[in-house]
Amino acid sequence: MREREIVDAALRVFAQRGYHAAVVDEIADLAGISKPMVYLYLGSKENLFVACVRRSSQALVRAFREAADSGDAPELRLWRGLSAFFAFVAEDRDSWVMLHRQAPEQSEAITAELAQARESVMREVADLVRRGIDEGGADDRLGEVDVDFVAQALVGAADSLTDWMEQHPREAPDRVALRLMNMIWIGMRDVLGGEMWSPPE
Amino acid sequence: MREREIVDAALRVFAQRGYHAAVVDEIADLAGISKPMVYLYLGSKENLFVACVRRSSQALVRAFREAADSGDAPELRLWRGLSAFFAFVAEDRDSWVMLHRQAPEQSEAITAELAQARESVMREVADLVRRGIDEGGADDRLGEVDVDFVAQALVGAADSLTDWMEQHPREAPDRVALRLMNMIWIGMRDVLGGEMWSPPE
DNA sequence: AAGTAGACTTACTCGGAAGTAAGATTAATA
DNA sequence: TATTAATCTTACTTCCGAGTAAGTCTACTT
Repeated sequence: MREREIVDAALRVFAQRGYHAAVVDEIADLAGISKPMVYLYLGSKENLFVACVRRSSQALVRAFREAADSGDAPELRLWRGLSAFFAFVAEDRDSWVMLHRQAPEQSEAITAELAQARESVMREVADLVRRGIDEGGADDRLGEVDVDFVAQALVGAADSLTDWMEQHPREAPDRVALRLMNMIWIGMRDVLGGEMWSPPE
Repeated sequence: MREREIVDAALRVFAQRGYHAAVVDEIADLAGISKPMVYLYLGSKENLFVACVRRSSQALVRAFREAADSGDAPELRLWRGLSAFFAFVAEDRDSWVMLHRQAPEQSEAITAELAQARESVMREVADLVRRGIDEGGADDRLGEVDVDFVAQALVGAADSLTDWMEQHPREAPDRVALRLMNMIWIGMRDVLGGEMWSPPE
């Protein structure tokens, strides 16, 4: 299907050059057609970009969700989800760049699409964190605010670790996820257990 | 000083609109002068942008470093550094947007400047993490690779938590830093102590 | 008063890229 | 072989914004 081919090409060019530096002619060339065809199928550059973001975002969320979707313990599901995330980034770097390394400066539509992509991932993670806490049998010490905090930190850490992964290509995605789990989950569990760090007076 | 005023104005406009959408005329207007003056003082739009990034970056690194610079225990220094970081972001949001929310798609010079800014912060953090580990008296279980990993995750988490902070304006910067310390530091300490999470076989 | 230097502005040029009008090519029918 | 419809391209137009040439204003010197 033509539209798919165009989006494929656009994804590569956008990821490499960024929205502004990307030139529609180049996308058309890469797709093996001429510029007006791009406009015929996708309408505008902005719309083309949104189509790319949407596809990449759905692919990522789907990968995470499928990996994390089982009847097992939340922490195991979270680990699987994170592994899938790192695997996705390693394999389809263009999609990741698309979602991560784009200035949210752009138009309304683009900003909204990117925000929604992040929101989707965040919801998945927050959900698992919440279940993990509930299951831990803790006395509800942590509320929704704390769940959001942990989820936000976790997602941010994962984002950033994609850079680390690039510098350590020998490390398999699920090993990276394991490292992260050890950093976050144990700390969270112990905090739930009442352990705390605080600055000395 | 004229140059300073121009950079002030540019920072606001760049932060609000992003590099491409920012128009030099608007910057000039905001600075209360005309466009050619901007070019007289700063040479080019790109150079102007770099000047903004550099200033913001230096301010941030300085804030972190000064806060973290004491003879105390590494974890305390880290906490202070993180507190300063969150305070900086809360107070000078434009600078933060400048450093964080810009597409690295731009020109060589801009990309380099942004990378260097991040690199500076990362070095500071990694340094404290390393000291913290050494001091923990652990049997060198963790090498340089792990230090980098922790630093990368920590910086990423902090980056991302700036969003969380925006949604919870009542939470003071040092409280946010404390939350983060509890998530990360305790986990790290326990992992050093041999505790580990691993997926069941 | 006349000259001159520095600070500043108006009013352009010029290039680059999004978007499009009009025509060409191909393939399928009759 | 002529017709027509779908697909695609060439060759524009148009606009926007970075960068600049040339001139103006102010203040100070002589």
